Amino acid sequence: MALEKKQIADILREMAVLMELKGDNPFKVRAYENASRIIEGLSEDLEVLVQSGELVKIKGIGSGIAEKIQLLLETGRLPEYEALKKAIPQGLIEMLKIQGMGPKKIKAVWERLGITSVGELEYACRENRLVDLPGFGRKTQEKILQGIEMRKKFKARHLISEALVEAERLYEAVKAFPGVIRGQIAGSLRRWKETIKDIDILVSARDEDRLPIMNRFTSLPGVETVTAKGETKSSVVLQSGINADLRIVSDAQFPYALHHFTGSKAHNIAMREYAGSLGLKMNEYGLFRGRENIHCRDEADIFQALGMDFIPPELREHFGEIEAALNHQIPRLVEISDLRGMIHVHSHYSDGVNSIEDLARACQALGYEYLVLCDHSKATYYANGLDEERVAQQHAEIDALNARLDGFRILKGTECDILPDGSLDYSDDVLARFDVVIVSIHSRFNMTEEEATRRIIRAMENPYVTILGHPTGRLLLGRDGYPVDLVRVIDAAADLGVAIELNANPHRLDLDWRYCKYAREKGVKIAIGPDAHRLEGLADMRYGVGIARKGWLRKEDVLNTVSADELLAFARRRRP
DNA sequence: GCCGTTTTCGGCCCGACTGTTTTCAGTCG
Repeated sequence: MALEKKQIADILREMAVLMELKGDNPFKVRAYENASRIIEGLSEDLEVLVQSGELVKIKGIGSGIAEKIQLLLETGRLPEYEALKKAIPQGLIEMLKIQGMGPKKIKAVWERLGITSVGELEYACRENRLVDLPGFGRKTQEKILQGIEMRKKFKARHLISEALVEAERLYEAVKAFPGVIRGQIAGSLRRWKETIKDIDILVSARDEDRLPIMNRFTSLPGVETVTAKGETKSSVVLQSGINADLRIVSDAQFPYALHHFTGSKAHNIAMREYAGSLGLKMNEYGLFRGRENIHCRDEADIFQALGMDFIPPELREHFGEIEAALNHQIPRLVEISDLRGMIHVHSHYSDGVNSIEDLARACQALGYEYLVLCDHSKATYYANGLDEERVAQQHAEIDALNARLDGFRILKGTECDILPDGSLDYSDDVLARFDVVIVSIHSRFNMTEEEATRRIIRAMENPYVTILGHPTGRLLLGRDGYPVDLVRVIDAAADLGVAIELNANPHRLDLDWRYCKYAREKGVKIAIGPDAHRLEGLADMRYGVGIARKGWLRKEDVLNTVSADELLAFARRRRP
């Protein structure tokens, strides 16, 4: 069984970590990190790239790593990787996650004290054995102990939905502090990463206002502990367990700092490299030609000074955005106001809590023109899935509601189960009664990749299918999805004219943004849907739009930017 | 390990902060 792209990317990343711990050349480490990121974001089939010799032509992948990838693809094994794993104890990797423990310090405790796990490290700190190591001291030991405590107490990452709510609450408070000139939420939240490590807030202020602002920030309600406090940067841990940083710069520095603290790190490195090629130097304080700072009022000015289009924060992952910006090929990304229909909502007919009418009126109030109601099919008995009789009841209710509703339409949809063999939970004559058919997997997750892929493709071949729902079934920070060859699934969707859902529920965000660009290139329409089970769930559309933007999607790539009639025509196109 | 219209060798982003040091290494973002 050939290794998946994701597995190869994981191996390369793990090798980078192991080499770092071993003390290898840091630039070699970076080369592996880069390669891992590139492979992960690759839309083309790896085996095809290897066979055609195209792999080494990708910037960042040279002959060395290409050979290793080929070996992994052909044999599933890599001697260098196995040797590294043998040489470096697994516990050392865990230690990297402790604040203050980097590769050098880990190497020191390992080689000089024989420590190979976090547990041993904690014990050694309590026994006061770290203080005598060169480069260590009493404070370092204390800080490590604190870091271990923090890791026990808090999760390492958070869903974007949890972090964004906290960040917006904090930012609203900070913005109102006296002396704050302008500000923004930066970091991975501004880039709409699907999971977040900490909250970054940046504001500008005059020098004399900095300290009072920091004092107010560190004493805000919801702050559990203050972990650092200075004039330019303070860090706190919130009661929710999320870390939050506030940084203050002068107003003239704000644009450069905003770009810097928005990241990603890989994007920043690439930007600076490009600036360097123009003879310029870039940092969080300015864009310099020699000693002269090129004046920029906002981020857009910075990109312009480098001869680039503005790069929306969502795209700043070093996935081709710099080249696109230089060639003026940055797409106009989809916006939530482009959406006209709400697709994939559950009512109290299955496992939702609200009536169809309440859902419809809520959608209308949010500015949508139509709702595609998609309750579960009969196989999901635990979710009170609808049998044929209740489908008929529901359709009668929808007809009655549509007669009453003014300027709004409810379309008859279903989230029909894909059964283990790839057949569907309703017969074709029942499916024909629906306007829109989403098909999803909710059972038998432990399949091989080949089985899962075939199961999904077989389901999509049914001519009544409109949309493939949450294509991997993953729950972020919860469980991995079933293993699916998404490239094959997207290719099949393109051939068959089936759309793919971008499930906007913040626990799912599935299709992953890394595959959206490929789907777009293949001409596959993406349906952004909240998978809502209550009224509040309708607001999750913002996460779906954020991830769609991160996946380079434009208005014309998103299925529910069309009218209800156009959506009906889209669904009918495939039907006999 | 990767890269290259100056280069196939010698570079590889940049700065703040911390703590351990008497000038700097390590970590972090």
